[in-house]
Amino acid sequence: MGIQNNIHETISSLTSAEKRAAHALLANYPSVGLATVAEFASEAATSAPTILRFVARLGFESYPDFQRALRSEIEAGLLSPLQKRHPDTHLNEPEPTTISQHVECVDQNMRTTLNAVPKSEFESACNLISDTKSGVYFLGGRFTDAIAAYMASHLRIVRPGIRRFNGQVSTWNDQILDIKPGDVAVILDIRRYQKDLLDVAKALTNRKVKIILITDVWLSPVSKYAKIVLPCGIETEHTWDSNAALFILAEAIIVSVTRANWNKTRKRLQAIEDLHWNKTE
Amino acid sequence: MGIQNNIHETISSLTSAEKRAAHALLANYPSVGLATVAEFASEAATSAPTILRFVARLGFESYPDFQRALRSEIEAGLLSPLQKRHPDTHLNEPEPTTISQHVECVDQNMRTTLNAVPKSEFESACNLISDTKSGVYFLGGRFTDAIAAYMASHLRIVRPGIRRFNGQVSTWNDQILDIKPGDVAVILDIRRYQKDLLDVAKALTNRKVKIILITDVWLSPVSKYAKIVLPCGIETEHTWDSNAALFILAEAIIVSVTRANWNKTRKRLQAIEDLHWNKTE
DNA sequence: ATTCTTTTGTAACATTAATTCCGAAAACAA
DNA sequence: TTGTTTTCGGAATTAATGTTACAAAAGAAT
Repeated sequence: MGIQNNIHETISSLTSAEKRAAHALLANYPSVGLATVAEFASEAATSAPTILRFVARLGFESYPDFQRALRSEIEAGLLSPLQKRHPDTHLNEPEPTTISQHVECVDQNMRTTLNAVPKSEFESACNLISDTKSGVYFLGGRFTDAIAAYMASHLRIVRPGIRRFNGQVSTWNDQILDIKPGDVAVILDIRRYQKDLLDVAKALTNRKVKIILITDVWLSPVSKYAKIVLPCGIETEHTWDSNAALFILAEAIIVSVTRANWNKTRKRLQAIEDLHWNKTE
Repeated sequence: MGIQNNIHETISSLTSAEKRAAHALLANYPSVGLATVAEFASEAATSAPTILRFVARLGFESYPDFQRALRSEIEAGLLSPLQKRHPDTHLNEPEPTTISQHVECVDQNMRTTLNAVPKSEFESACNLISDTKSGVYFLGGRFTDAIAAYMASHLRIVRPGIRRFNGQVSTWNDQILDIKPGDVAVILDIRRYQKDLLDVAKALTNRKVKIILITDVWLSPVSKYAKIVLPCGIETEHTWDSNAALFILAEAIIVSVTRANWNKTRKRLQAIEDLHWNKTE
């Protein structure tokens, strides 16, 4: 498959003007193909109809159809297969193991996340969580709830007013009643989005609660109600999505909020440490 | 420059519908931007005019103008800076942020972990957890307990006999009584090692329970009782240690165990999915 | 609650682009 | 050269897209 291959196979049966079109496209693939027919034509030093005939020969119904195909190639990352594999792992790859494969996968997702989360959004989120005047509530989905717990367990030390939605889904609505307008809710929801989370988000919005949503790049429907959306890469090659990027983002938030509340935190840290942790010896 | 940067700088001043547009574009950059306004709008769950306003905010004269800019980025090969490898992104480093710093830090720890965990140990651990003849119990420390919960929530779907130590520390000893000799316990413990975990480990060993320990590279004292030890990198430059590597290792275990039990899993997956997740609409 | 401001989508509009038609030019054969 | 076939591009047609104006809805402020 792949449009480029398609061109290579077809090119011999093309007329000379059409060949020019083919070469123009291959020359700087795929950008000219994403322009208008007229621009493509002028790039190939030919006329619009020739471009259309060319595209038809490749087997596309129409020019927009052809462009759609190009775009989906870009999405699929088929583009630049040279950059696809790391340039620096030349030879002596130490044979991929489950762990190393997963590490590479997480690496990808981390960087996707880095791209998808605007700095300003991240900072706004941290500011909201840092503000000790409002309470902060944590809630996650089936799998992401563990990450909510992780965040809460740290931030509890950093500042007061940290709460979690816990227990049965059916009790969530009761718990909402404790939340005051102006408070902050951090919701985690990745695909196979959970309807109950959406319902809670709606209810929270009605109570004027500011929602920070941590989700995947396709955005949970909760984003509709969220004041801040932090999208993460989660894709893998197998059954389970990876929540590692969410976890890492969560840690980054913890770091940032800790910095913001540092003066208050250090005392608490000391106190809680002495109190709670029992030394090994 | 670069349009993505442009978006990151502008996004904070956008209205919520416009933000959705921004996120939709960042989500799979740049392909949606190359589609028609209408398609872009539907992807961002908004209307065409919002897209146009969004594009205008980015400083483009018109939508075609905006698309031209995207195309010239593709030509310039600026595309996929996300897939770029870190060591060689010398030029145009986009200034380190809290997130990017943390990502680099986690990257380090991941690779440390990769070196520290012997392939054979990892596989043995997975084999133990895969064996449905014995129950598997999960227990973590103050912060790592969330990871224990994360593992359990997945593995519960993969196989029966998954349990967690839950609730108060004081009740743990009671819970040990339920565990049969030959069962498996996965314990997570990183520095500021917890004495109570050590106590549990000792008790478990007395009951002939096989312990899999996930810890840091300095090894929790629980390692004395553990059959298998999986050490992870956790170091950071600030207050908190990072548990990301543990999380990733946990995910790798989940993947591996899922593969081993795949035939049994797929049915359970389907069943539970239908039952538990309530569809969005 | 009421007003004002801001945001957002609907619908009409204007513009641009894709497509088709057809004749001219080129290529080839006799 | 002449007739025939194929290729190609100009120009009109049609379809689609981008754009704008305006009104409804949402939200903030009083």
